[in-house]
Amino acid sequence: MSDVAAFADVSPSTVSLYLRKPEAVSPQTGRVIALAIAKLNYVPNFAAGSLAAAASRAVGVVVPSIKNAAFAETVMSLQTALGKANFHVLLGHTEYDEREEEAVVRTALSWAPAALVLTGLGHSEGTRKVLASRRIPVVEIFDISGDCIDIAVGFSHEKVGEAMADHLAETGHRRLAFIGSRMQEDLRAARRASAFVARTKALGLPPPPVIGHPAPPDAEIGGMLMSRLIESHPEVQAVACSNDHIALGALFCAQRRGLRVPDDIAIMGFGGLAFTLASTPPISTVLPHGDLIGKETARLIIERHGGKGVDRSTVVDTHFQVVPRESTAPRVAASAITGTI
Amino acid sequence: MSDVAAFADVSPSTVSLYLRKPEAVSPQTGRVIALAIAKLNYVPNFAAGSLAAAASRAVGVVVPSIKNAAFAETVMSLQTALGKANFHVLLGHTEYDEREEEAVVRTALSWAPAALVLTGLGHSEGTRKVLASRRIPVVEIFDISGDCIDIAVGFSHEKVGEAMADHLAETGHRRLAFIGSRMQEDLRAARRASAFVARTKALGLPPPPVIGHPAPPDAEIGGMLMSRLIESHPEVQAVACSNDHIALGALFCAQRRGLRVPDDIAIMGFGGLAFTLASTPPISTVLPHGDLIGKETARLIIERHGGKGVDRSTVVDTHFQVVPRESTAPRVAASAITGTI
DNA sequence: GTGAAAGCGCTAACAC
DNA sequence: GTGTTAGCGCTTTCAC
Repeated sequence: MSDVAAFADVSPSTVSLYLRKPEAVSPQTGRVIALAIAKLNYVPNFAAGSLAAAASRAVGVVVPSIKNAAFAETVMSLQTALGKANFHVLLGHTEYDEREEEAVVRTALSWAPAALVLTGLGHSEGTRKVLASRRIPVVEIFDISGDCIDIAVGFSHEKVGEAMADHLAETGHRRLAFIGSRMQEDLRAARRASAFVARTKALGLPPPPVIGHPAPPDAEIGGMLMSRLIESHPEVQAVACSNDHIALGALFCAQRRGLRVPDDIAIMGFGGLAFTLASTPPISTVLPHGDLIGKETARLIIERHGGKGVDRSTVVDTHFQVVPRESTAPRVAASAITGTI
Repeated sequence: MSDVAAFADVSPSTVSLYLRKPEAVSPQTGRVIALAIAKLNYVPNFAAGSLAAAASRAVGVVVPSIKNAAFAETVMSLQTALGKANFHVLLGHTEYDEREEEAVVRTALSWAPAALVLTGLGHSEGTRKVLASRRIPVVEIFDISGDCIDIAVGFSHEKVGEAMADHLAETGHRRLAFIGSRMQEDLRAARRASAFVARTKALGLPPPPVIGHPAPPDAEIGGMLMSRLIESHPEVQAVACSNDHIALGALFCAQRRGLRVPDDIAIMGFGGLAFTLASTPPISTVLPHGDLIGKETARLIIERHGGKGVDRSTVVDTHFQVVPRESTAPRVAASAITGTI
């Protein structure tokens, strides 16, 4: 940087100022400095900057798994938006383990990050304590039902579960069920399931069976869960799935068994993945707006960084959208055909 | 750190030494320091460390898109392995744009990273130049056919294309085709397609049509491409797809049109995604071993960092695996039925 | 095996 | 609008 300053015949602090607030330097000085930077192929040293400023432009982003398409989408849109404001993403994953999360958070804090993005509202005591002792912005994403540390951006998984039950009931299904995987660790999926069960009962429908599996969600597990469901509860008319991969596997399983979807059994997913639109039949799903979560998170971090008044306990509800498709097409009521219920 | 030193009644440099090489400090001193660290809840400052050492433990990882499951898997396994050696992942994505990659690389270099991981062997002149002026390890992943900057870990996309043609030919298909998306940007997909065409011709089969689309690959695009293929080339017996999502869409499209897979048309994907095993019928695919790429990359970075002799121009072939499934089940030769060709 | 001292490249007051 | 100054918290020689 002093090389640049010497070349441009200004002081190092002017170069530093130009780099951080170009508008605070006179246009012509700015031009000379820009030229010197290009000429010397200057690459700044963020470590030195972070040390001097006691804060970096790194943002720690901690998700359970980036193999999960929803998180991948959010991380990507978050990164795009943060990148435009010259923030950088330091990535960590936890596999739904709070102890792992704590370790990742401690590591991230060592970089004196400008902000920390965590997934969900559940964290270990150690994580909370170490976060409380700093005053860096913390954004908790993908959940808003509960107490947040600082800022929360996401939606209510309870409402998703309820909306799924409502949708299946509205389309004329009475015997509902929920299948899902890894619900011991993925507590948000578990809460969607619980809310689904509660709402189904509240609607006066028979209590829906819930079948789970400990493995990470994929179409194979979905097929297995569907098989078990059909065998143990042949009366079921509609299945809500913990996510779209499970739903896809359920659809294939139904096909393999010669069951028509939705006539014999309706299927609904969660996640809004692209294949739900392309499948035969297209699968009804719930869009969580992962990209919006990323964008809003970036916006709040940038605003907070700019000193703008983003209050603590700010909660942004990004909502979700039920997307009805053919896999849950309205059922002709049995009474309409046979005259009985 | 000086607080820790004071508490442990040693000098700061001893604490520093303990943190970097615990074995270089006497066991009892080490124990006292460890106690002080725990007592004071000491969090190191990586910025200061990076500045003083003129190198950080951050590893810049640059992929086209983490929404792509193959890259997500690689980033995740890379991160897991690097994390165990106390390296941290600084993530960037390029959307297959070399100019974007150059910007991301420059940013990453500002962190004085311990290593840089780039995707593929194609980079802009600017990227090459700025990398050449440093001597940090550079690992190029997901491709090994071409000249690498430093270290390459991946597989040959040409061989994948050839293996796909071979597999379809061996299973008795004569009229082949290739469908794929975003092949203008995703040059590795384009090379799989080219090699597929070349090998098909070399096998004495009719030149296969190639149909592409500029959008990112997903099942919907796959269905569209399949539709266009069936309409323009009704004689086609087997389709190779640029990836599994395209193949899934193609399968659904075939179902919708009442075509039996594989009897009327065989389908083969690339990527080894979980749903290929669960679909009806299961889809033949090619496993790229993304997790292995991540692991090997981490291993090489750690070895190079430890001063072990990982030579420049080291190339690790992680290979790939053709997984034959029902969607390309052997075709009963027409001659066996009708006695003619 | 441990400590003293110098300085990494930058930022942020403050003075001009 | 620009320059001067004093560190930021660590690592790294080099003595001891």
